[in-house]
Amino acid sequence: MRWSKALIPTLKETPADAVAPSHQLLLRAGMVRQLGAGAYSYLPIGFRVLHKVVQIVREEMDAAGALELLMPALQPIELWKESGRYETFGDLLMQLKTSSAQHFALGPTHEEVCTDIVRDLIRSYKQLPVTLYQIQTKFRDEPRPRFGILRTREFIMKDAYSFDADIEQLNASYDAMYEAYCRIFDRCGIPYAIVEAESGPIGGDSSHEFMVPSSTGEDTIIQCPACSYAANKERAEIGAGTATAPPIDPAAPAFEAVETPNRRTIEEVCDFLKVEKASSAKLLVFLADGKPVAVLIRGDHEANEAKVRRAFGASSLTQPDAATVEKATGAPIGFLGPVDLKIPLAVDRSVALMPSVVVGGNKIDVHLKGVIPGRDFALDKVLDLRDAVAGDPCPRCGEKMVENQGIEVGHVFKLGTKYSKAMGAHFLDDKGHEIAVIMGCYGIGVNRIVAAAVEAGHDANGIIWPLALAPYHVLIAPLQLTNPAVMEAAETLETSLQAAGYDVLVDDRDQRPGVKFKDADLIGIPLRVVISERGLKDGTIEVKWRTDATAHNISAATANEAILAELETTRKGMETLASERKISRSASRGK
RNA sequence: CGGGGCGUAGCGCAGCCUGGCUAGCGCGCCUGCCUUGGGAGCAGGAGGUCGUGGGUUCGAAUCCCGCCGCCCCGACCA
Repeated sequence: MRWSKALIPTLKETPADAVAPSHQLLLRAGMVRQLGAGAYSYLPIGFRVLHKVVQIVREEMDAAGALELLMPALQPIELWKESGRYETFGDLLMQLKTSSAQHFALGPTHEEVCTDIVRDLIRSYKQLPVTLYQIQTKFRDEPRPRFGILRTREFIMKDAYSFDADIEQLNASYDAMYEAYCRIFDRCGIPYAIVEAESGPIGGDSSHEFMVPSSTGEDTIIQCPACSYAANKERAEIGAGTATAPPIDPAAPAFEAVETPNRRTIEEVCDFLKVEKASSAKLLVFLADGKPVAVLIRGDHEANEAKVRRAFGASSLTQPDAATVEKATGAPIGFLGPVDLKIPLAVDRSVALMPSVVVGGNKIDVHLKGVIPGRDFALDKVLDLRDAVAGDPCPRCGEKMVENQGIEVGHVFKLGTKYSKAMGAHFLDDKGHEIAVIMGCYGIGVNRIVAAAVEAGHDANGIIWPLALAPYHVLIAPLQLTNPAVMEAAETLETSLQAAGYDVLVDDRDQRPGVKFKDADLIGIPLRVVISERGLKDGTIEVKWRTDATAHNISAATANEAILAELETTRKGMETLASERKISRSASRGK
């Protein structure tokens, strides 16, 4: 491709609206343009990157035995009512009505459609297992699109659905997708961490997220620096630690009730009573399967609803309204406490370790000071009930864990029979019994990989694409367009690299060298080859990798072969890395 | 949805507070000269419903009200 014939509208200045590095650089490099909030056009070279991601995803999904199909984005709303997600998806579901008043949703994901296909077409265990996938535009009415192409209302997702006859088959399908995802991100050349994610009622290790570490990431991941434990904040368990509850001092005075007029939040109460937030505790009331229950969490901690739900063995956990809370506890929200509480109570471990604590008095405008856990309220049910934070002990090895931000680029999930039961997707087993098919779902955010690659690969001058995702592998920059020797050398090199299967961009613009160098760095082409009068006079051509600080000269006479050799070395290096990781993964599974 | 900010040429901005001549500047774009290894220089030029609707006024980019859009923080994100 000749730059003069391409559409690469690079920008010298950063558009004011862009804040995230990936957003700024993709705009400046002429890869994307914004149409509206959460809606972006991919300009030619941005689209080339997107397409490279799609290609890698497709190859690895095919290699994993998944079957590609294409389902409609336009879906009858009845399907969503059938699965029950018309309610649970809520406002996030993009809806529209046709002129004849038919009600549709624009698919945010395709469990329903895919299950519908399978309930019609799969009748026998002999047809299982099967994994179907598609690469398609999804729609979500995001309340707040942000960070350029990182969170948009319309985005491209690879979504796959596995259908299995039993748990063993499900586990095999899941493992195959997990492995395929590792291959995909390895081949894309982006850094990633695999973390345990909240898995819903199935529990266990049935959900993993693939995260690209980045300060612009919207997800928080908790990692152990010592062992391999990693989980997102919603999921992360907290180790029991070695600390034990202090013995109760028999001489300790009874707790004291204090007036705290209109102080409702932890912040207000602690300010008023001049105590640290970590010396207070908050009582939160939930409805576990409809019944009121309470948890006591340290003032500076956050309750984790999944942990609370499991603590009470409930399948659903909701937040009650203010009136229900008052009826259950006898006090308005803001003054709740564990002393003389009438509903079931679970206490977070960190509260149980406190020698004394400030809590609500279960009476309006009253808090209690000097309340002693185990004396003034029971410690029958002490559990891990809160979100993990940096410094908490690892559940595996006890080491202090750290917190990092990440961009979720992939998610694998064992669904079980949620959709197959709701929608009647059954098959007959070898004994003639009708059984609900067991499902898994697996998503990859294609646009997000592009954004994450830029977040992970850029410097002050612009984007640094991994070779596998770059819109062009090589940029050839002839500096003197009127010099026939320069142009001939550029064309010869272009032809030979293209013949070897590389994508080549020739900057044939009549621009000063500085302009070409700045643009080359900005759009992030991995290998830059400069051909100039000066160099040719010395018999050399200049080669510079985007990742290197400096260029090196090679002999013009053997430039084609030498450049091809450098490209091959880099490409093979990435392949070797990917296969080494694959080997180490299968080795660690064998353990 | 709550809080904050912004909307003037393709991009970045000034002008607005304190209303008044033809709405400016830099980058980019077009023409010419010149220059050619890290976003050159000179000269000439094109390009604007000042987001939008209303109001106040002799007069509105500027003041007032409504609406729309965009960005950031938060809430939300099976």
